[in-house]
Amino acid sequence: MPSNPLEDQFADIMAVLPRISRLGSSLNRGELVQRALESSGVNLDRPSMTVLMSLRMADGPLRIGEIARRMEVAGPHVTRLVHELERRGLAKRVQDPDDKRARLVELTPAGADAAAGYLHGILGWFGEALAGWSADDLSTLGALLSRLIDDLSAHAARTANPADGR
Amino acid sequence: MPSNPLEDQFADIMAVLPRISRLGSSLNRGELVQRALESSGVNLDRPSMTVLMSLRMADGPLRIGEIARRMEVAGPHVTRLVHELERRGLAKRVQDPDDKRARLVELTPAGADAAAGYLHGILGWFGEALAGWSADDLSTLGALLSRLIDDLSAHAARTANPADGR
DNA sequence: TATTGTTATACTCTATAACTATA
DNA sequence: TATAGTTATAGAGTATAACAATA
Repeated sequence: MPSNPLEDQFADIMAVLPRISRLGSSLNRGELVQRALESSGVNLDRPSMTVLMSLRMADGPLRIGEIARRMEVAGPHVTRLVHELERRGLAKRVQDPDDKRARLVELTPAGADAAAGYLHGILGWFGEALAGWSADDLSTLGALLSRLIDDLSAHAARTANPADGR
Repeated sequence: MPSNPLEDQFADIMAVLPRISRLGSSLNRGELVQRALESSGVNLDRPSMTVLMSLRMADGPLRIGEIARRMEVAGPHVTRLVHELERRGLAKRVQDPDDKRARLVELTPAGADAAAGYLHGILGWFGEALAGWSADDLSTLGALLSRLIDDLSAHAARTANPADGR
């Protein structure tokens, strides 16, 4: 009795989808991140730490707009986060020599320390959780996830509403 | 020059982690869900649709607390969502015959239609996006994700702060 | 005329505390 | 004494609109 042909046809997708959604939620607002924040030694909220990590992962200073693009949030949000980070001595803004409208944001030594502590907390926890994984399985998962993200992004671009500027 | 031994050691994890986090965010607040919500035919916000989907995926009516557990949110949040769904004729609450404190929530026909429309939108979009995937690759990804989630949950339980009731 | 960033404001989603009714 | 749900309140996180400065 195939009462739900759509679900039958996409059973594999139906199985994967809620898992990713739930895993993403857990990673974004779970207790793990809370503890990693504490192990950073500074009392930062999550989005502020995400700014620090964006800078940590980048090759050099980033513009406000570039941070917003990498975090996938709106610009004004980053403006306020960076101001607060600057007030606390974790980041600093300098003029972009090539464009006087823009500012470049970079980590201070204290900011780099906080990012390192956070990263240490996250990676240590994951290293323990995934101690039983082979390098092969990890890289297979990484490759499939990358492909998934690429395909979803590409399809999102194809089906984007042209009325949006995005 | 191994300036970041921690990152070197967990390079695989470092590669997977931000991807999942970003993918989760995209799935939870992205444009895709917005369009799927529109294709449901009702004008619902995301968490309300998540309640409908929880009921759709369940075998039968669910208690408020069970919906909250599946959504991984606090109880009062679900109370309000369900009240609004009931007001709009998409769900209804009935007394649990076994426990007069509890209420069972179930979909109305209109609610089932809305959930079906939403699911159709989501699955159709994903089916197109992942048209190039073999069944093998999809099931491998599903299996690795399941294992990942299980291992993360287990380690979270081991490292949970005993002061929390959770 | 378009783009970078800022300021001010408003919205979405979720949590916590205090309470009621039943177990 | 503990549990299911409710009501009221508060918080985190993000978006949108309007603007200034520079390109």
